[in-house]
Amino acid sequence: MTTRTDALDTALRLVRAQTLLVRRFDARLSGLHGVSLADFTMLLRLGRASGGRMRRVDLAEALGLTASGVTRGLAPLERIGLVTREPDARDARVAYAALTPTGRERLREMLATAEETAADLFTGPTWADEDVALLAALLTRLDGGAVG
Amino acid sequence: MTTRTDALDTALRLVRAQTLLVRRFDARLSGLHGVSLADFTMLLRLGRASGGRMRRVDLAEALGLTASGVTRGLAPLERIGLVTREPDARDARVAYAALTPTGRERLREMLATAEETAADLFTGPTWADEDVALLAALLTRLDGGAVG
DNA sequence: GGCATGAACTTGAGGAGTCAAGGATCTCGC
DNA sequence: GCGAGATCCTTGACTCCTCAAGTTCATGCC
Repeated sequence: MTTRTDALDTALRLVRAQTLLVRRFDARLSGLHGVSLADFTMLLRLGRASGGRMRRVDLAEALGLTASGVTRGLAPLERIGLVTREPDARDARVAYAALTPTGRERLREMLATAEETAADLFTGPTWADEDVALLAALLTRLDGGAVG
Repeated sequence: MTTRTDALDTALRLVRAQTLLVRRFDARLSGLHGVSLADFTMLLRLGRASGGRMRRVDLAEALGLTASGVTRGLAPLERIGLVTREPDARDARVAYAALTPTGRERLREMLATAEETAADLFTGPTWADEDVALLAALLTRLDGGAVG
């Protein structure tokens, strides 16, 4: 017998879990690589995109951010040389964000840290492999079917 | 065959789901009651606490925030008269945050909106009641066993 | 009683992301 | 081929929350 109250509690639990999770990732990533989880996620999306580049609008959609959030988040990554700005030959409005060679390399190192952190999160007697997959599946229903 | 990559993807999905979820709650709550989800969550915790009051430190823990985050978040709620500050008779360091009668009343209205929003979130052909309960259970393992 | 340690809270500075507005540029219908 | 409307992106002003430092109070040890 699930009620509206349970739905609300589930939503609030999700918010709390995210807060804690972000803190853990931030601590590790900033300690070892000087980037935040948000930074890393941006780089990861670019790394997974074909050609290592994406339009800012698509990046925003993939990250669940605003276009303006992407502009602001990308700026420091451009400053430190992990990302560059590339124009589109056919449409002068769009500015691609592209990984630099350095960016790609640094991303590889960050990825190892991030995967380790994620693995730690789901470690323990209560977590089975299927549970992680199940959680992912449930969350996918909420986040509008973002690509992996 | 779950891998480190799946764990990371699950974590990132959680972050994205939260972003989207918070936006929905904020839109409804601020439209109808002029508060954010963060505001509402604070009030809700107070409302559920015995006596309608809590030490700021405990509130921080319950919300997954910093003590300083609680100070900052409570300030506007005090200004608009939903919460008051109460001293502790035995320990002059602690300042309770307590719901005012107005706060309690407004909370009741907000709760209806929030529950409705949460119910909408988990509505659709893909969501069964058990799924919501399952998600809640999985999240609880992540958020350090926060109380309901 | 006096002091070291630590807990509860606040505050200044700053990071991250939002919204609303504005500047280019593209596209489509005519 | 031109004007209307949409799309892509940036910017200013603001909110929310963090960290680090500081204040005030409590407690235990000698």
